Amino acid sequence: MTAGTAAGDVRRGMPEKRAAIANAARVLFGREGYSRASLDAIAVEAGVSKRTIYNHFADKDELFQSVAIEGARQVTEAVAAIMERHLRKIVDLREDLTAFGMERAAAVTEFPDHFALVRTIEAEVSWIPPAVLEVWREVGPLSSHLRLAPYLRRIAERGLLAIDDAEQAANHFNLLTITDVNQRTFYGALPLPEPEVTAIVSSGVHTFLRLYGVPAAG
Amino acid sequence: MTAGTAAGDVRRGMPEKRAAIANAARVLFGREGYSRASLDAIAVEAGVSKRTIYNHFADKDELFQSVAIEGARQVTEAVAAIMERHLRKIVDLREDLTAFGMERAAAVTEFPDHFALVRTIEAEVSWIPPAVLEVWREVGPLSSHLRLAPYLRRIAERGLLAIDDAEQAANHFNLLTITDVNQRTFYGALPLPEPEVTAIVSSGVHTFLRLYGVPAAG
DNA sequence: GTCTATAAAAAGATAGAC
DNA sequence: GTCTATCTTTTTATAGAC
Repeated sequence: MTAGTAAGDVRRGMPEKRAAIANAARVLFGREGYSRASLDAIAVEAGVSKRTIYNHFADKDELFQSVAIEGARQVTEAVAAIMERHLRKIVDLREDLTAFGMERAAAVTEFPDHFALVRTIEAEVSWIPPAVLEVWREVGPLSSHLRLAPYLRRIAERGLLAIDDAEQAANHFNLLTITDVNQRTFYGALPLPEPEVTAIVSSGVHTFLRLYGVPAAG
Repeated sequence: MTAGTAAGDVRRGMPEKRAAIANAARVLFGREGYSRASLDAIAVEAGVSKRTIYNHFADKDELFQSVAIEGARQVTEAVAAIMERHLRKIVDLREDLTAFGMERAAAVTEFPDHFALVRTIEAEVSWIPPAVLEVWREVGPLSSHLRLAPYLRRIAERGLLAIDDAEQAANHFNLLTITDVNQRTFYGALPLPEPEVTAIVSSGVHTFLRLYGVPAAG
C-alpha cells in the first residue's frame, strides 16, 4: 500500500463484475490481511480473470481502499439501524441501553470480514494515504461513534438521564461497552462466550448509569 | 505466519548477533508490518547476512514471535516502573493518577516500534499460534492491565478510594484513560497534540473519581 | 470488457565454502 | 557460526487476441 493513490471511487450502479470483485476482495482481505490476499485468489473467488480486476481498479491499493470504505458505510448503516431500534423510544432505560449494547457487540461478529479488515487498516495506518484514512474514519468508526450523542441528548431532555456533555457521555458509553468487548476479543477474532459478553455489556451499562442515571428513572 | 511453530525461545546471554537481529527485526516489523518486512532488509539493518538469521531463528514466524514477546516484556516492565513511581505513595490522589495516566500514554509514543508491532499482532491474530498469542497477552497487555488493581486496592484500604472490585476499577481506569487515547491515535501512529492527550487523561481521571472518589480525598 | 499467457521483480529458504 | 551465491515459488502487473 504505497501512499498517493486516489480514494474510494464507489459509484451507484456498479456493474455486476465490479460488485463480485468487491465482495471477493472483502472476504479475502478480511480473512488473509492485505499482503497475504493475492489478486489471483481474489480473481478466483470472484469468478473473474485477474485482468478484469485491473479494468475496474487501478491497483491493489485502490481495491483495498474502496472495499474498506464501502464496508465501513454498510456497518455504519447497520449500527444506525440498531440505535434507531433501541434508543428511539425508551421503555425501560437500563434494558434498552443493554439491548443496544448487546446488538452492537453482536454486529461485530456478524460482519467478521469487515472487522478483520478494520484490524488490517489499523495495522497499516501508516501506509494508507491520509486523505483516504480520513474518509474511512468519518464514514466508519467516527460516524458510528458520534451518532450516539443525539440519542442520549434526547433521552436526557426527557429527564431520564443527567447529561452535561452528550458527546462525552456517548464516548463513555462506547468505552464501557463495545470498546471493552472489542479489546478483549480483538474485534471478534477471538471467541468470547455470550454470557461473558452479556456480563461486560450489563456491567458497562450499570457503570454508565452510575455516571449519568437519574434516581427516578433508575 | 503459519500456525504451528514453537514459541519465544529467548535466553539470557544472547550472542551479539542475535541481539542485533532482534533489534533490527523489531524496527522493521514495527515500521513495515509482518509481510512487508523482508528478511533481506532485516539482515541489512542488522549488519548480518541473511543466512545468519536462519542460524538463530527457525524462520520468519519464530523471529517475529520472539521479538513480539521480548518487546512486550520490556514495555510491561516500563509500565510497572511508572506505576511504582506514581501510585506507591499517594500525595494528591488526582494529581498522582493524572501523572500516571500521562506517563503511561507517553510510553506508547516512546516505544513506537513496539506499539506498531502490537497493531500488527492484532491484525494477524488469526495467524498466530494460540499458545504464542496467549504467552504474549499474559506477558504484555494483560500483565500491564492487571498489575494496576493491587495499587488501587491499597489506595482504597487507606480510605482514599471507595472500591468494591479492584480489578473492575482498574479496567475502568484503563478504559477511561489509556484506551481512549490509544483508540484515537491508533497506538500513537497518528499524532495527537499533547494538550489533547492531557485533556483526555484529565477527563478520564475526573470520571474515574466520580465513580470511585471519596469526598474527603477528592 | 473480458480472457489466456507472460513478463519482471521480490521473497523465503537453502547449498556449500571457509 | 558466518558468509556469498542460488534455487524456487509467489506476486503484481501487463501484452495482445477476441
